[in-house]
Amino acid sequence: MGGATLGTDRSTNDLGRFAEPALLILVSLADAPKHGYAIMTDVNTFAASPIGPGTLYAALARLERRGLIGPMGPEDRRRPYRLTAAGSEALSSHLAEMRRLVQVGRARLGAANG
Amino acid sequence: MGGATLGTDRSTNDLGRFAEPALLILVSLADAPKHGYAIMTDVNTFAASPIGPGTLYAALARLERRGLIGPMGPEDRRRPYRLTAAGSEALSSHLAEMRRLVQVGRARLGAANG
DNA sequence: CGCGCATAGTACGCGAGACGATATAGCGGG
DNA sequence: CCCGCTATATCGTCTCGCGTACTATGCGCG
Repeated sequence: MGGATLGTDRSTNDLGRFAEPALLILVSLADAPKHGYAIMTDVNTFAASPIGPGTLYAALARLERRGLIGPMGPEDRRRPYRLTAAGSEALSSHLAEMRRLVQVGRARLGAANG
Repeated sequence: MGGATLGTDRSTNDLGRFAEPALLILVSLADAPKHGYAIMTDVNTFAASPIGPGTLYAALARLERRGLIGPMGPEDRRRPYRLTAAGSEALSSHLAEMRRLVQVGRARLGAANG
């Protein structure tokens, strides 16, 4: 996907495109800092579709590049990440917008069907 | 994006990826049938980021190909679309999952920040 | 001790698709 | 007369989602 020329501009305050995997990662890190593999298994508990390593680590790199998550001191083989202030802000506002959209959608579906 | 080999398999019951523009289109059509341009202006009223023609008509073609929307008799220059039964089902379940995810995310953010 | 398994991350290639730009075309207003 | 709005279509590009395969390590088992 990726909107050609604007990826760099929007990426600072917004999630990438709409970014499903990125969203799941942020939600996973909202709880507490985790390393990649832990995020993967955690996401698989609350998300419908499992997320593979190809998706996960690429998305992690993007999120770090955008400053929404930050690395912590590596322990053993693990490379833990934490939400940055910008990251939790972005997550919060994204969740709020999702909630609004869900409300609009349900209202419209309800109005049409009953 | 597009998950390599499985794009064709999942696309029948699920939205493309999670598909931000596709979702917005389905929400717009949940109200009443509309033609492309009307969808574009309508979406721009309730969505944060405006949706351009390139995104819109490509997404419409995909949604039609997947049987989530269907064409109605063309009026004048307009080509109206309506939600199919599969489309409103897909929208409904997608909204439900979004709602669940929003709840999880807000709970985790809340637990961490206070 | 070697086998398999869980953990942990890396590397890679494919193709979907989001998006801006541009083309086309009719119609009403200044 | 040309501009802007309505309305749709198409092209090119670049991001990125995803599966897959691979490397590496520590652990228990027979």
